[in-house]
Amino acid sequence: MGRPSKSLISREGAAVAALNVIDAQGLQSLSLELVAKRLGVKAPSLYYHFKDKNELLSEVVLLLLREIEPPKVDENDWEKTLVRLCKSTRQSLLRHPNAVPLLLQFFPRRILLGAYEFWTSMCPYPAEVQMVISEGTEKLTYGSALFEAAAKSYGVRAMPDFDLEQFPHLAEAVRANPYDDEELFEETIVSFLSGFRHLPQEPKRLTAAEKKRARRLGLTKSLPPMTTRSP
Amino acid sequence: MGRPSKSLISREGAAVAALNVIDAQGLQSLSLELVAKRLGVKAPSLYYHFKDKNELLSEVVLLLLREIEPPKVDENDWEKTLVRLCKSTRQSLLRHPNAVPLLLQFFPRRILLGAYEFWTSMCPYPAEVQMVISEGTEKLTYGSALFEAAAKSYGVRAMPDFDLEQFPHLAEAVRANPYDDEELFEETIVSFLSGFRHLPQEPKRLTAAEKKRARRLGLTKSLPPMTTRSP
DNA sequence: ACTATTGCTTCATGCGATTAGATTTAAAGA
DNA sequence: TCTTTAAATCTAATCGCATGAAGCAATAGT
Repeated sequence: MGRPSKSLISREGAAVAALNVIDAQGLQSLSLELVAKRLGVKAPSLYYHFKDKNELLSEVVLLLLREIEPPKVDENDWEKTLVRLCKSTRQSLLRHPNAVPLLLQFFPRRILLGAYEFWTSMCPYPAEVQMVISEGTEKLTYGSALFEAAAKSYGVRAMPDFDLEQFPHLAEAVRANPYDDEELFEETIVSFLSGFRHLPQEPKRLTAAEKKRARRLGLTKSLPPMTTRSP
Repeated sequence: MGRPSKSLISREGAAVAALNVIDAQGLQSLSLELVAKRLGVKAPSLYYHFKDKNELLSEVVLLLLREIEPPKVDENDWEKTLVRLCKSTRQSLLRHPNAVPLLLQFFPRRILLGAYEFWTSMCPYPAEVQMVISEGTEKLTYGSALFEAAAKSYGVRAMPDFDLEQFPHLAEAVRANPYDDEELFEETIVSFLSGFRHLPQEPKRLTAAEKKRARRLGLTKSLPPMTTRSP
């Protein structure tokens, strides 16, 4: 059985199959054989479409990011909109806890440039702190998603049981904590952003192009690299 | 060659060897064979001391955490001391960028209970927000370390080159950013913590036991699990 | 129809985790 | 001291899996 009448494998189809395997069996169990099986194909065939396993995995990461629902944009409340995005991002990622660790290795910053552009264009604070804000929200969001996903995926609890007498202050902090996981995350983001409110603000307006960009979250389909990458 | 006069393998020795391999060759190249070679031993021998490769890796993570230098404790400035810890943690982790991803899978929260206890005992803010503070600083610190380590390890740049005309606001934010990587990180932590300053504060004092705990960062050698773990 | 190309298959290789069983010798007991 | 037991390592063997090489049928372009 040589060439099929209709192509059986596509990059995206393979990525979807891989993600399904990862969701069902976990990252460690992911093998090209399992992916191929889902596609009704033999494993080595995947090498016609991908250089190696990593290339398939980086496609999976793109799937993950594309699944993030763009937040409703409130033009008059930059902060609220950003908080929505962070929550949405975290929630989307947590739908595929087994796949989340891939983000670290294959994080496609280039694809997110449009998103960064959108958020800096909307940010009412001075340019000097915009990278701080960007860095902070990004690390809080992906950090939270990474750790919670790991907890789900590897069955580690976020906070293990412990001896209340041995750690009294910690016990009190846990007892007094009014938030569930998601609320706790939201509070960290809100608290972080509130740390900038004392700075001078300069309200910004969206251009038509920027509004459009907001819809797709600034997720560029694909951008050719600016410079040749070193091998 | 059966039983040697002096045991050739120890858990810690193997972990050190593994970390050396990881530093030198990267996580993907780490094989039990390479670890064994460093110890002057054959690979299967490691199974006498470890259930499997993962058990060795979790020992490596303990090494990583133990390398973190405890910050100088300023009893009168909780915030400054915490910032010191965060910076020290990030710096220590970045000395082994190839190993940092292991943190996600093998994060030993139980070992850190003492540290959490110390910080909550010192925290001047109301108990209701202590978990928010803990969560935020932890995610910022480990999030930053994880991503920067990944950047070093996989050769991805933190912010890729991009077309300045296509992303003008982002370009301006990058241009106006006065901080290098470490300063940027410090700013995120400081900004986050400053978001709590409006809350009522109640200065706390260290007991003798707590001071001692501060010295070793609250890193408990090992704690027996409270409850039997599910297999 | 003729040929080059495409898209998949089969076959083959080698590495690396892990298991089982053998081996040697230190340590403990009589 | 002699025997027995258990510790610590080795050798040999298996198996899954990523990947490479070469083959073969269907299709597109001539």
